[in-house]
Amino acid sequence: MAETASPEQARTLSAAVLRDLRDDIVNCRLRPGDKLRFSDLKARYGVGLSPLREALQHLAAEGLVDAQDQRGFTVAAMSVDDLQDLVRMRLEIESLTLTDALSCGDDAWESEVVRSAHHLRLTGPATEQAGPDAAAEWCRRHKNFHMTLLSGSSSPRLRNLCDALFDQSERYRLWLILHGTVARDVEGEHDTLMDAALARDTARATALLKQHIQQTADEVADLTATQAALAAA
Amino acid sequence: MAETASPEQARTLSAAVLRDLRDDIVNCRLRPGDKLRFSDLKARYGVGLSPLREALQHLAAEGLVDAQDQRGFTVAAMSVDDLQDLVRMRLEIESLTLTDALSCGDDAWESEVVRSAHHLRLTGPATEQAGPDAAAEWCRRHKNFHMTLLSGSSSPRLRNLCDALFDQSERYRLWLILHGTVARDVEGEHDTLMDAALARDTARATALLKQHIQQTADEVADLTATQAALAAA
DNA sequence: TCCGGCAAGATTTTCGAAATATTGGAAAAT
DNA sequence: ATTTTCCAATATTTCGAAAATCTTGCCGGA
Repeated sequence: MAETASPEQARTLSAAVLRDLRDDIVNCRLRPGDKLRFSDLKARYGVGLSPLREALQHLAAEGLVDAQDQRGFTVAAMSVDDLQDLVRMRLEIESLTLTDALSCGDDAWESEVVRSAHHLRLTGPATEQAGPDAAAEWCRRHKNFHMTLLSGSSSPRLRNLCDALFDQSERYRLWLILHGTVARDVEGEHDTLMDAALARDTARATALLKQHIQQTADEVADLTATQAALAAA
Repeated sequence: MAETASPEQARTLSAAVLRDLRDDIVNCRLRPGDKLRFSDLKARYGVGLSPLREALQHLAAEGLVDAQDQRGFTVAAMSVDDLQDLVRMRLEIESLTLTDALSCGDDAWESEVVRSAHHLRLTGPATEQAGPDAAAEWCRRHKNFHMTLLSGSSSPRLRNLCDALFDQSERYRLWLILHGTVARDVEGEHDTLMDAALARDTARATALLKQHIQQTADEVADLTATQAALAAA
C-alpha cells in the first residue's frame, strides 16, 4: 500500500513520506480524526521515525494534520464549519490569483492551460464506469487543470496557498462522491472557465470559478440536510 | 544566546526550538540566505538533530526557511520582489480578515483591542532612546495589537495566515530600522485604526490598514532607491 | 593553462535504542 | 459507590552513531 503517489521521485525518505502521507490523507485512506501512531506508520511506509516525524511536522504546518505536544499527531478533522471556512478562503484567494494569472499569463501559460484542459477531458466521461484507478487519475488531472490555470500568477505565495487549499478541499469532494452525489456538468464548467480565462475576461472567469467552488459547499450542505432528515425519520 | 523568546513554555524540545528558531529568523539574528548547518544549530540551541530537523521542516512549510533535499536548509532570502509579493498578499488578506473581525467581534474582542493598544502605547515614545530590549518589547506589543485586531475574525485559517505573513514582514521592518529610516507617526496610525475598528467603520478601517501596510513597502522602495543613487555616485 | 575525474573531508539523512511522558486499570481510601 | 493513587503498559520524544550524499581540492592529461 501507498507506493509512489506521484511520478516525481523524492531524493530523501522524508520527502517521499511527506508526499505519500499527504496523498493518503487527501484521499481519505487515512481518515479525518484518525490517530497517527508511529508503530502503524512505520509499518505502512517502511521507514524509521525521523522521516515520519519530519513529514508530520510539515503537514501540521500545512494544516492537514493536528499536532499535540507529547500526544502525537492526528489527521485533521472535517466538519461543516471547517468546509465553510475553507470555501470562504478559496473564493477570495483563488479569485485573486486567477485575476493575477489573467493579467500576467503569457503564451506558454495559455498553451499549458489548453493542454491540461484537454488532458482532463480525456478521462472525463469514464469517471463513473471505470475503477478507482481511473477516478484517481481524473483527480490528478483535475487538480492539474486548476493549478495550471492559476500558475500564470506572478505571486509564489498565492500559488502555494491555492495548492494547499485545493488539497484540503479534495477530502470534501471525495466525501460527496462516496455518498453518491451525482456530479453536475463539471466538464462544461471547466470548458467555459477556460474560455473566459483565455479571452482574459477577468470578471466572467472569476465569477465562474467562484460558482465552481461554491457548489461543492452547497452540495455538502444539501447532503448533510438530507442525512439529518433521514436520521429524524 | 537564544533563550526563551516568548513566555509560553513548550512541552517538547521540538516546539521550543521551533519557537526560538522562528524568533531568531524574524529578528534577523539568523540572516537571510544564511546556511543553517546542523553542527552550528546543535551548539546554538543545545539540542540533538531530531528536534532541529522537525523545527526546520515546520518553518520550511511556513516559508521562513528554504529546504533542499540532501543539501540542508537556509534562511529564506529577502528581496524587493519578495517584499512586493508579501505586501500584496497582506493588503488583500488582512483587509479581508479585518472586515470579518469587524462584523464578528464581540465585547470581549473590543476590550482586548483596547487593552493591546494601550499596552503598545506604553512603550511607544521610548523606542528610539531605550536599548534593544525595549525595541524587542515594542515589536512584541506591536504584533500583539495587530493580531488582536484581527483575532475577532471567525476564520481560523485567515487568522493563521495573517500571523505567518506578519512574521515574514517583520524582517523587512527591522531592515528599515537598522538602516536608520525614521518612523512616521506610527502611534497616530494605530490610534485612528483602532477608532475606526471600534466604530465598526469597515471601509475606513480597511483603508487605514492598507495604508499602514503599504507604507513599509514604500519606505523600502525609497531606501533602495537612495542606496542605488549613493552607489552610482 | 584548462578540464575532467577522483579521493578526502564535511554535511546531511536515517536508524535503533534510551529517556520521557501519557494512559488505563486495579487497589486503597473516602 | 466514588474518588484517588499508584503501577505497568503503551506511545512519544530525543540522542548518538552509522550510512548515504554532497562538496572541495588535488592530480594527471590534453
